[in-house]
Amino acid sequence: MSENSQEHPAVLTLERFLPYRLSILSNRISEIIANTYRDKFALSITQWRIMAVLGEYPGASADEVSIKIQIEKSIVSRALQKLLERHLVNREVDEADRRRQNLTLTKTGLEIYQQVVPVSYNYENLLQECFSEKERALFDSLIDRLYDHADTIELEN
Amino acid sequence: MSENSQEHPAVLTLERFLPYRLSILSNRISEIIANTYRDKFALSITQWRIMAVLGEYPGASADEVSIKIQIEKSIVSRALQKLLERHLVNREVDEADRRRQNLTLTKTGLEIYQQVVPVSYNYENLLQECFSEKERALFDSLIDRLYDHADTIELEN
DNA sequence: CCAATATAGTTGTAATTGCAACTAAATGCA
DNA sequence: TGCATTTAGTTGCAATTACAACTATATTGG
Repeated sequence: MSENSQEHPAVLTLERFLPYRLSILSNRISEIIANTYRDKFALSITQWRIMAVLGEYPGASADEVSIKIQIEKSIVSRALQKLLERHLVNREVDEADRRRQNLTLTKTGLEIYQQVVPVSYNYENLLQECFSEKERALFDSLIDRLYDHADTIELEN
Repeated sequence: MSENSQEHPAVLTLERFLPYRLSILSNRISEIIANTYRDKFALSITQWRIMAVLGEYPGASADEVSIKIQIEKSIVSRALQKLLERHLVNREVDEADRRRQNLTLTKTGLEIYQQVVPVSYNYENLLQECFSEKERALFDSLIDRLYDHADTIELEN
């Protein structure tokens, strides 16, 4: 019996390594749609995600948006500045808590939002063409499970 | 029958949108292991990926590494500078093609590599604990399929 | 052979990011 | 009350990134 009964070889096959594969996949998928957002609507992914949250949750605060899309609040703050400059988003101080500013899409913002939404769904559908209905649901649930599980992991190698 | 028989509502549910979900998942998974690489080995993800390629393919060029890990060659160039400074990587001009520089891990680089590899595999195993054997294989193949399919998509909404 | 083109790699620079420090308002509690 | 702590949001700054321009070498086609 080998002294060295390690489970894995001493070489890492990057292209079979799950974190790497997910990263590459996600980058590719984001890049395609980011180009469309940029070219057609002059929006960055971050800007679009902010708008998407406001489409779902009108009146959200910058902090709530930041937590929702898991992007640093300073980055959200600066992306927001550009959306405000373009008058796609409106903000007003919450009178009940004057630290807080409630954000909503403006009329123009909402118009753009309503143009982007079908483009996004269309892209998602195109992507999922390579899956059957069952596979879509399965992939979805595996992603959810992995996501929740990753939260519980503490590395102390 | 409704006039408005659109497939999708005019609202995008971000947290159910596949590209977004993959992005969030990948970020979370990368972040956990990036912290370990940083804390224990003072390596960025990019630096580690370069080393991982050199562990698999000793003698690769910067360009080959860049293509392999899908990171801009200028970024690879600068990450490489730091690895060279730390003497984790060695490079020498290819005499057959003097534009090209062959990269290898140094003795120290290889030592670090051999420490990182089991940490990485351990993390991957921990991650996949939430899946059965079958699910792992399935998830893997769905990722592959989606990845290949995404390549063929051209958006012109 | 040589001019045009292509390839490997580096560098300049502007934009973006990440982190911490900061301001202002709100809350908790002695 | 009033002082310490928390929370929302912005800003300063160093590090990182993206893109293009650049150098040096190699290849190609007349």
